Parts: sequence; C-alpha cells; structure tokens
Amino acid sequence: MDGHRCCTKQNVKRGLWSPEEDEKLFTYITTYGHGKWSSVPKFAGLHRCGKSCRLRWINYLRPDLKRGSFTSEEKQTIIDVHRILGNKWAQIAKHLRGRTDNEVKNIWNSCIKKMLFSQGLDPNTHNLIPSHQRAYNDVACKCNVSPNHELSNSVFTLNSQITNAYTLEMGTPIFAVPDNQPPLLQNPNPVWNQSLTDFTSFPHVSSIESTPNISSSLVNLSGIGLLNHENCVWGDSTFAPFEAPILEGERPMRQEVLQEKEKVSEMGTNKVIQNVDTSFDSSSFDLRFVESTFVSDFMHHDFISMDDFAWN
DNA sequence: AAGAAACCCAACCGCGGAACT
DNA sequence: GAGTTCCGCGGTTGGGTTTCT
Repeated sequence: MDGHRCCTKQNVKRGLWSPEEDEKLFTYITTYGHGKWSSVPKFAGLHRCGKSCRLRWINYLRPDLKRGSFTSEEKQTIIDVHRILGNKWAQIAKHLRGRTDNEVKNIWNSCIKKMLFSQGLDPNTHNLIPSHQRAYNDVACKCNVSPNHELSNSVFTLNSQITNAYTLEMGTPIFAVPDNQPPLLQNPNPVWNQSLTDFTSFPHVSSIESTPNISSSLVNLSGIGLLNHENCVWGDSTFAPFEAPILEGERPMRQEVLQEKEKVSEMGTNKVIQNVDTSFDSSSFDLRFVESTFVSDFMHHDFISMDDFAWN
C-alpha cells in the first residue's frame, strides 16, 4: 500500500526525538512552513521521514499546544463528544483547544475508559453495563470528573458549560483577539514573535500562557473554540494546520470538499441528527438538542434510581 | 532496597482517500 | 482513467516512569 518510501530509505532515524532535532524542525517550520511534509526533513537537515516530522510537529512542537494534565472540564467534554461521535479522536480534539487527537486518544484509553467502566458504563456505548447496575455506586473513581458531574447524571446529562458553549450562535464571540493582536489562525508565524533563539522555554510553556498580549480572560474555560467570527481566535478547526501562507484562491475547492466531507461523515455517525438537520456541523451542533432527542422520553419517567432502568 | 506490575504517552504502523501526474 | 504520491486518521506498540509487593 502506502509503504511510505521515505521511511524505508536508509539513514532514516526512528524513535525518540532529540532536543537538537526538535529545534531544527521547529526553526524550519516556523520560518518556512511545512509545505510538503516529505520534503521537510531534507530541507530541515533531519534524518527523519516526513511522516515522523509531521507527527512530531502536530503532537509536540506546535506552539498552540496546551501542556499539562487534562482538566475535569476537558475530560467531560471528551466524554460528551465521544458519546455522539465515537472514536473520532481528531474531531473530538477540535473541541479541546490546544489538545491533539493523540492526547485525547491517550487520555481516553488510559483514564476515561476506566473511569466510565468504574461507573458501570460501557465506554463504547455509554450505556449502563448490566452487571454493574447495582454495584457502580460503590466504585471509587481514580480520575476525577467535575464534582458537579454526579453518577446519577453521567449517562445523559451534559455539563452545562459545554452545552451552553455548543449552543452559542455562530458569530457570538466567546473571546476575541485584542485589537493589536492579529488573528492567530491567520498569522503566518504562530510563534507570535517568540524569538527563535529563545528556545529554552519551548515547548513546555503554552503560547497563550507565555504571550502577555493575550489576556487570561480570553481563555475559554470549557476548552471549546467554536466561533467563525473573523475576529475570534479559534474557528471551526481549532487546530488549523500551520503552513506557509496560501495564495488567495489557491485551494478553495479542497476546503469546500473537506467541509462537505466532514459534514457527511458526522451526519453518518448519528442518523437521528441526520434526519432532522441535514446541515449538521460537528463544531456547531447543539448538544442540548441531541440531549433532548435522546433523553426526553427517559427523563419524563419518575425513576427512583438508576437501577430502575437499563439502556440496552 | 529491589524486582514486578501497572500506568502513561510518544511514536510508529497501516489504511483510506484526496491530490497529483 | 489508472497509477502514484501524499496526507491525515485511528489503532497499536514499546519504553520510560510510577506504584505496588
């Protein structure tokens, strides 16, 4: 199949990246953009395959990455979006500013899966596991979710912050770039004036935290950037790929196709949504609507406890 | 203190599909 | 239209770290 010939070439290093390699790659991409990934190692002076360079940049070197452990809000967002989209890590990651699909996948496999299981929930379906129906309440959870997220609502009720964020109208700014700060997605150099020689602090400090011009009030605590307003920081694609500036009109068709593809794939994941709204878009979908679609019939019942019903 | 087991996460692999020739 | 190249995604692996015995 693919084969990735670049990877089969001799003299291609594999395994962990050294700080020197990181610096080479970082310097090259922040200066020239990545262009064709397959040619990056050659021009950057790296003995790596293009694929490896791409992965390193996306998962580690990109300046807009958020470092550190996941907050309870982020974990809750992952759970909520995963419930609807399934293992679409890249799409889930779009709803978590500064997080990669790899990170989301890792936190899911290492932590959230166990947490859900300990609550008696099937991580794949988010339904109650029958054998756990009378025991889940006794199980302590290693990975804390928000204190407000009680067991009794873990199946369907969405974190209110998240729900509200999802239902904001397009164009309603959650946060905006200060007047003197160019929109980040349009900035050809996302290092935001960070000196290339100042590499010692990189990459363990997030660019947001280290950029004094961006006030802390810009940080959306729910971790969701949804807006397409031209002045907003995070648009539909939270992780817009960093590449050399594209000439006007260079790739309009591809973008349209991608948008359509995303729409179709997401609609396909949930036929309920598809039947109701054919213009469904993952970045702006209304979780409250989804919630009501799934939940309303159940919630009108007067359940004494979760033990009284099963989702399967 | 030392070895074993469990955990975490960076990196790799293989596939599907889009873009290119 | 067919073949090739490239990119992006999800699944998996392996090694370093932490916790347990």
